[in-house]
Parts: sequence; structure tokens; C-alpha cells
Amino acid sequence: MPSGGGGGGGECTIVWIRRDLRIEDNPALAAAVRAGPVIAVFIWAPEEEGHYYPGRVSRWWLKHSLAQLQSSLGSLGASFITKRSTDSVLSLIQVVKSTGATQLFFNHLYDPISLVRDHRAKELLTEQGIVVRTFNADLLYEPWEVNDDQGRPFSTFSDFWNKCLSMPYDPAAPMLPPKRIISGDVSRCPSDTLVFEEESEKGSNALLARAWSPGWSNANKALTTFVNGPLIEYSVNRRKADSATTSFLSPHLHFGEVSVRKVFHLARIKQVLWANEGNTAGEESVNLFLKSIGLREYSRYISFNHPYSHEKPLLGQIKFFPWIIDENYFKAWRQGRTGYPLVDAGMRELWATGWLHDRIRVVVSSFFVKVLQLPWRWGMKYFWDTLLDADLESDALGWQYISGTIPDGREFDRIDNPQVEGYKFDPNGEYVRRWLPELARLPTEWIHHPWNAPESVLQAAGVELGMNYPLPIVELDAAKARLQEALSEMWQQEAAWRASIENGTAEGLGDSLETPIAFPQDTQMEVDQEPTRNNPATNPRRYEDQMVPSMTASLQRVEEEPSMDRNSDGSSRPEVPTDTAMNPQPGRQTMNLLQTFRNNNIPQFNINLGLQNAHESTAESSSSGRRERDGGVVPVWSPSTSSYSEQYVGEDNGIGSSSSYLQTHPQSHQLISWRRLSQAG
DNA sequence: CTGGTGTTATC
DNA sequence: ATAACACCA
Repeated sequence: MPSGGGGGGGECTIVWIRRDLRIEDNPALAAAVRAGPVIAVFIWAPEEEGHYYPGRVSRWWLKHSLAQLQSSLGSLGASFITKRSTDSVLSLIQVVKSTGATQLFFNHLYDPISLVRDHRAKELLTEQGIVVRTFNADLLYEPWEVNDDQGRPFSTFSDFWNKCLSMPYDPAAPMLPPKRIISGDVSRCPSDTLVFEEESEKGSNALLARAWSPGWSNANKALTTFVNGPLIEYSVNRRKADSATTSFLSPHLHFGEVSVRKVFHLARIKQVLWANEGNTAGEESVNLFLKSIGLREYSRYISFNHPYSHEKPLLGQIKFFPWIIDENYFKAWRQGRTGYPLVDAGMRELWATGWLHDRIRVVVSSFFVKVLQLPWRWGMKYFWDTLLDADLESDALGWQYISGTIPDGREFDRIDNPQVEGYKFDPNGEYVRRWLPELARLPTEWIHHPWNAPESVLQAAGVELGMNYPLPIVELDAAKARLQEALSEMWQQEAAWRASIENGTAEGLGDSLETPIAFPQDTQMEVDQEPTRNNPATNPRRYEDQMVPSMTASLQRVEEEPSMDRNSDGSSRPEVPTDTAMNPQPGRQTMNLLQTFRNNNIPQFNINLGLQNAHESTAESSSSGRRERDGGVVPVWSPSTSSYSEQYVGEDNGIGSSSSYLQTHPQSHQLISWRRLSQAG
């Protein structure tokens, strides 16, 4: 061990590593190295995530990524401490005390739980006399940097992204990794052994290593491979359901194994190159790829400005939507037994591999919300549990988009036709045949709508509808009709709610309806039967394995759900002072969030950063240029920063609308405006 | 030029 | 679903 020679009883800096598992372009690490002796710390406290205890494949990734980081840090000379904890902040304090460290540096995160935890970390450690500095490592621009002409946050993606692409200063250039790190003294701060996978999960996890290589250096390889290969064809290939043409960077990016800024810069370099060659297709490919990077940025932006976006719709009308609470639907969807081949193929792939092409994610989630009318949070939770790149902010954005609950989301009344989508994304049926062996012998003509196939064709293909492959769980026409009914009920309820607000009666109606539907509690989350008879029998347990760990974890805390919501509900009106006196339940995670919002006016966000030099290239100048922006502020959501939250009803004041449904429901908008006027006057 | 038809994207 | 866009007669 490189021991604490340089540190000598203190003066060292703790770098708190989280989802920034890299040594390259890691601003907190770089700054710490510059400041003197360094101790890197990783704290595993999954219980802090509440419902969002990481799923099996996600934990598998983390385990391997962490191992690689640890060995890299070790070879640079740094010590790496790992701690098992149920309270990260307390553990941090212990680490600081036992190492005599005087500084704590870490990089920003933007999910709701981190916003609260990191804020608390900063407060408590500052109280202890520790210098706390935090940095932007996860985004091209901090959420508070990207505003419209009036200094307000954008509410649509395209506006947001256009602004990002035309900022007066470029995203910071990526920094090189430190050449050598002097370690602080860790002799009095032992590490805990971290356990990321249960015995029962190991078999299933072994399969993952065939397809994926976690870790920062593998992330760099994946990036290089992509930028030098598939990127140029990205635009042409993006329509294919086969995932072979995507960047495969999302899990790497989720864990911060590679910096988005590096991704951005490398892609941009290629773009300039191709533009000079007159390769417009290549140029366009980069635009499209960067757009998906932009969506990731936007998801953080949304999460920062609306910290409940992972559980509450941003447009509030939807809270009156009569969801169909049907766990059999839910189960059929998870098992890939809906009777719609493209949907089922996607769900089987997700189940088996933890991966899904973005297109297919849209197909299956849209089916979930619009055809099955299941509550979107269930679907999001399942994605969380099963996706290798599960990411709270990105997934929340995705599901809200599909559900039509953000201003630029899909229309409420739009139902995608899986058959049509099937021929679009999988014209030859290869994808369906790969994941639905029971349909493998069906001719392409019928592969996406076997229910229409002549009996003779089905027989020849060995398909028995209702036996080895289901009939459609819901007919599309029926789904359309049912959706229309549900929507008109939603509008009626909304109108009634507004009317009752005006009368000053029935104030609570909206609240009671808004209680989110708890995640299913049944133990039947595991698969109770073989999904298909013909499925490859190579590893029949695989299906069960996939299900058990994650959903079991959610079970343990399902009972907390209602109170959690009450909290979130209270915080949704942070501007209303009378509310502050109510809901005192302290000690709850979300309560902390609530308290933070209320007690904390941290409006120091709109720092003008016009001074940024776009062309810093060395670590030194780069971070000194960045110090002002990164040095002190821990991102914490505060009502004062999002004046435009008024625009959303998510926040209970019933304002806000997407242009698309404005047109179809002008009366609703009038009511809203009227109410707004009456309030103002 | 113009209207008709087909294609594509929508976070 | 639908609007923007391209292409064509």
C-alpha cells in the first residue's frame, strides 16, 4: 500500500466517487489530486434509493466497473476505500474523521435522491469544518446554465437542445487522467467488502459478461469503436430493431465510466471531418447521435427542475386518468405474451439480456400505456429492475414522453399499431423470429399479425394461437375505444375538479386521486409458467432469476408508498406557506427532500458564466476556469429556481398544457386561464 | 408553379 | 396521428 506518507495525519482530500467511475475527465478527482494527497471513497448504500434499489444487472455492472476503477486508482498510487452503509453522509463523516481529511470533493448528480443527499452532505461536512467542493462531471452544461432569453428554464426538448448547441461557450474540454496520485493515510479507515450479487444471481450474471464489459477503459474502447465505426451510418441504421447499430454507451454513461464531454467532443470532431468531405449523411448521423446525448442531458435538466418527475406526471391532467389496475396484463407484458409479436419479442429480449433498442423501448412502453392502460410507473419500475442501463432520469423522461405528460410528449389519444411498427422496424421479421421461436416458421407476410393468418399457414408453421402463442390480449379497436372513454372520463374529472376548486369545495378530490398506484404486491412477480413452449431450454431458470431479486426488493418497501406520496404531494406546493406547517413526518427520505425544498432558498444558480473560455485543454486551466462554477454549489432543487414550474400542473396548480392537446381541448385551457386570472385579480 | 402522393420524425 | 418535407406529374 502506498501509505500515507504525503498525507501525514490529515490535509488530504476525500474524493467521493459515485456515478463517475472513471479517472479520465473526472473534475473532482483532478482537483483533489492538484490539492495534495487523495483518498477515494465509494459508499454502497442502496437502501437510500428507496423504491429504486438497483436491479440485478445494474448491480452486476457496478461491481465490475468498480473493480476496474479500484485497480486503476491503485496503480496510480491512490487508496480506494469502500464502505457499506445505510446512510452515506454519516459514513462520509466517519471516513473524514478516521483519515483526518480536510476536504471533500465530489461530482454532481441530479436524481431526486442525490439532490437531497448531496445537499445534506455538504451542509453537515461544512459544519464539521470540512471544505466541500463539487463539480460538473456528468453534463455538457449544468441545468441552471441553460435558460431562455428571460432566464427561465426551457420546457421542451428541442428548445433546450438548440440552446445547448448554441451556447456562447463550448462544453468544457475533457481532462486527461492524473499521472500519479499521492495517497492519504487510510491506515485507520478500513474498507468494507461490498456484496453486489446474491448467490442465486450469479448464474444469470455469468451470461452478461459474454456481451458486456463494464469499466472505464472498456467504455473508452466502446466509444472509440463506435465513433470510428457505426457512427457514420447511425442515421441510416437507426430504424432497425436489431440493436447492432447503436452506440452501446448508455450503461457506460450511466455509471460515468466515460464522460459525455469526451463523447461530445469526439463526435464533433468526426462531424467537422465529414462536413469537410461533403459527407452529409455522416454529418447528419452525428447530429442524430448527439441528439440522443441531448436527451440524456435533458433528462437531468427535467429531474433538476422537477424532482418528482420520476413519480408524478409533469402535466397534471393525467392524474384523472382511470388506469387499469390489472396485474395479469402486467404479467403478460413482462413475459412477452401479449399476442403482438413485436411487443413480445422486445419483452423477451429485455428479459433475457437486460437490453432493448430505443425504438423497441418506445414500442413496448407505448403499448403498455396506451393499449393496456397500465400505470406508467409500473412499467418504469420494471425497466428500472431489468435494464442494464437503468437510469432514473432517462427512464422517467422516456415514460413521461410516451404517456404524453410532458409538454412535448406524445398525444394522449395516439395509439401505435404494433403491426405497423413491426413492418417498419423489423420488415423481414428477423427480430421477432429471434426472440419468439414459436413464430419462427411463420412467413414474413404474417409474422407481425399472426391472428390474421389462414389456418393452413399457421398449421404449417406449427403455430397454435391461444396455445403456444397467445391471441392478442386486447384487440386494437377495443383498445382505441377504451382509450377514448378513459380520456373523456379524464377530461370530465378534470373539469369537475376545476369547478370544485372554484367553488372552494371538495378541495381534496385532486389529492386523493393523485395517490399513485402502489406497485403490485403479489409474489407472483416471478413467472409462474414457461413463457413459451418452444423457448430455448438452454437455461430455463433464467427467466425466474431475472424477476426475483429486483421485485423482491420493491416488495419490502411497498408499504411506504402512501406516505411517500403524501410527502411528495405536499412538496408539490412549496410556494404555499400554509402548507409548511403540515405533514411533519420527519426522518423520511422524501421528507428530507421536502424539508430541503422548504427551508432552503438556494437561488445562487443563475450565475452568469459568459466568461468561460471555450478552449481550455489542460487539466490545470480547465479546472481553474471551472472553479467558479463548480466550486461551491451543490445542485439542489428550489422552487425559486423554477419559476416556470407554474406552467406545469404536476405541481398541483392545474396549469399547463401541451400545444397538441390545447387544440383538441381548448375549453380546458380556457378554464385554466380563467382560474389563473381570477387568482391574479 | 401546383397539387397530389409518399416518407419520416415525433422525447 | 399528424405535420413537415420531398418528390413527381
